[in-house]
Amino acid sequence: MPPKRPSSSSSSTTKKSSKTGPKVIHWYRTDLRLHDSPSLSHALSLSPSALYCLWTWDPHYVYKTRVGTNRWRFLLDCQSDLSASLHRVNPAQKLLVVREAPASVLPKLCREWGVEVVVFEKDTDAYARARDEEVRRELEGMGVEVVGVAGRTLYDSDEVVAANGGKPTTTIAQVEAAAKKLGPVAKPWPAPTWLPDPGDMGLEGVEQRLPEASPDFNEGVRTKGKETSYSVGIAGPNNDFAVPTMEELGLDEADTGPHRGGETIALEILDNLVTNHAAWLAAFEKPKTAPTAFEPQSTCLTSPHLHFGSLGIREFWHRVQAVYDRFKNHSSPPTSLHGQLLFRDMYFAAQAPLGASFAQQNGNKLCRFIPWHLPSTHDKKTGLATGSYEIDSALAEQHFQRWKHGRTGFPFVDALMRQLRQEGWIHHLGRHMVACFLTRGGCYIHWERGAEVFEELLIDHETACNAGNWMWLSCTAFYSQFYRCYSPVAFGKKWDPEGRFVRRYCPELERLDKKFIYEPWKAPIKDQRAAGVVIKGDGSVVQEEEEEEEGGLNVYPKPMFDFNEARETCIQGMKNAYAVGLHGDDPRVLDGSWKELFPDDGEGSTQGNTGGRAGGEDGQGEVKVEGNAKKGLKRGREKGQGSLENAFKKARK
DNA sequence: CGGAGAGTTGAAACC
DNA sequence: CGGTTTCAACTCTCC
Repeated sequence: MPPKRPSSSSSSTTKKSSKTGPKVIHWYRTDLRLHDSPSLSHALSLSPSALYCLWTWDPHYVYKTRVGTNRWRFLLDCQSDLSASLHRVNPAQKLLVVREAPASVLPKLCREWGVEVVVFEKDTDAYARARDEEVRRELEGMGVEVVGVAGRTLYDSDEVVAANGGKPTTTIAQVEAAAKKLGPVAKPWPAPTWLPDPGDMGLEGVEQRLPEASPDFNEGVRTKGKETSYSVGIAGPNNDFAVPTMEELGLDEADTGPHRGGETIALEILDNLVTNHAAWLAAFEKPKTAPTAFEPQSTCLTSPHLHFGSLGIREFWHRVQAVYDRFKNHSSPPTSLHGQLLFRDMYFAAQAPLGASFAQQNGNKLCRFIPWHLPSTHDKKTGLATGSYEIDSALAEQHFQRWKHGRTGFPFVDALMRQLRQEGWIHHLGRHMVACFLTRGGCYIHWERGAEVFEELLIDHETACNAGNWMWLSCTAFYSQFYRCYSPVAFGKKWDPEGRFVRRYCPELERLDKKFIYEPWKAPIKDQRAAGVVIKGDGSVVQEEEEEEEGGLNVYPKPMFDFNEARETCIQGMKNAYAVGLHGDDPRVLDGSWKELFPDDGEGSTQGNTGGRAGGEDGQGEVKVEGNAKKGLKRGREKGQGSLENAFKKARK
């Protein structure tokens, strides 16, 4: 049953247009779908005499954004599916992929084809906003009308901010209050049953401007060969505007496990949820879903579809609402499914007024300053992170590489990080676990390092949600109860006492008794041997090569630190940094003079022992704990070790 | 102003 | 075993 279109917009999705309307480009970006598309509906309401469904293959995305193999696969699947759907509605239609930067190619195409209006879905991402402003300037300068239509979120993020007193939203209560002012979530727009033909698609007068490929942020994932998606020409190798292939991107085929792209699949997932799992959906409470579940997983797996726009957010909301209408005892925000969607809107409306500073600490007024290890380096002029970072501690760098590659020696952390790398997705609470571990609850490493790894590897990566959640988990914004800390042992055990999840993603531990599955270093040697594994080493390449020499035994690394010691050190550091009370936009953060406020130059108490825990209560002497942990994590300007990245890369081959 | 209570989603002890 | 309390303690809002 197709949902009703909102009464506020004029009806045209089912009517043939007059031949007299304008030629229109619907510029696709974060909305790879036909259903629930306010921007496409708007484009059609103009009664276009010709409609071009266009994707600009943007070099910024190809070269300057971290995109892992899995996310590329998902994107190409979404594009192919959309193209097929357009073609089904009108055989003359398809998704036209044009291989050039939008600000340079859109004016040329509008001139060549006589396009008078360009319509697109609004975006809050900093790059997208700058790009759209540039496009708007160029096009309006030549008399082309440019229309941005909100549609990516439940509410227009700018309107949410306005309803929140002009401030970024930082609590779900603020979002709910803003939503109350803005009225109910709009009904989803129906998929069009008719599309006009595109007009002339000749490119005779269009010369392709080849992009600057270097530096290529994704060089490391192009393991198949050279990237050729631009050199094959502006409309692709067959001059037919085809969706690029993995091969053109230099990528190996990806196995994204249960996650497949495309509007068709997204709507199937949604149909299945509301028809076959309605009672479950109505009772859904996020904190009661297991991060250790796989086959089947414990949540909806819809987040990648929301990222690429293959699932409409209003469609999702109202289909869930229809289930709530049938099950009166349904759950409520923040834990309910609707609650999850509201959190998404919260992050977008937190990002919207902050721009680029939202995704980093520097210059970010929402973000608390913590003297983390491995801080980003910044462009002196813009203050923006450059993508590289300072190795202030060789040990912290080793911790980071071990975390990133799932070799920390804590099986639950490693299983999650390996699932992330293999499938491009982990459960929300699993993300909590590994994020807390990397930052305030273990390694004291900058949340931006973790956010970059997620940016590359997550299929559903969304800058607003990713940066927002990393600040949340690192207790630098949105959340501040840093003494609530996830344990890599207890948290996994609570959900999966048998350790099935760990066995699946850390197969070298498969036969270990459940007594030791979360703490394999505690297993006696004879139990290790009986399970075909030996716990040794620091997880680096040397250990993997030794594997051969272990007489058929698998090698799994020792834990990289005593978790309780690391946790205590971190909490002391957080207490101190909170007491100092700087935020990312503080001049002392920007000019480096913050160092004077942290006399011991690192984590741990700098206010004497006034903030310390009462010793003895947990059976561990405070002085000893802090002293030992500090020895390892002492902040200094160690140089020379360089990145362990290459060693880990070799190890995986 | 001050205290109470809430805040997406902790762990461990205790019933 | 499952629910509740305690642990030690953050910020913000509300009265």
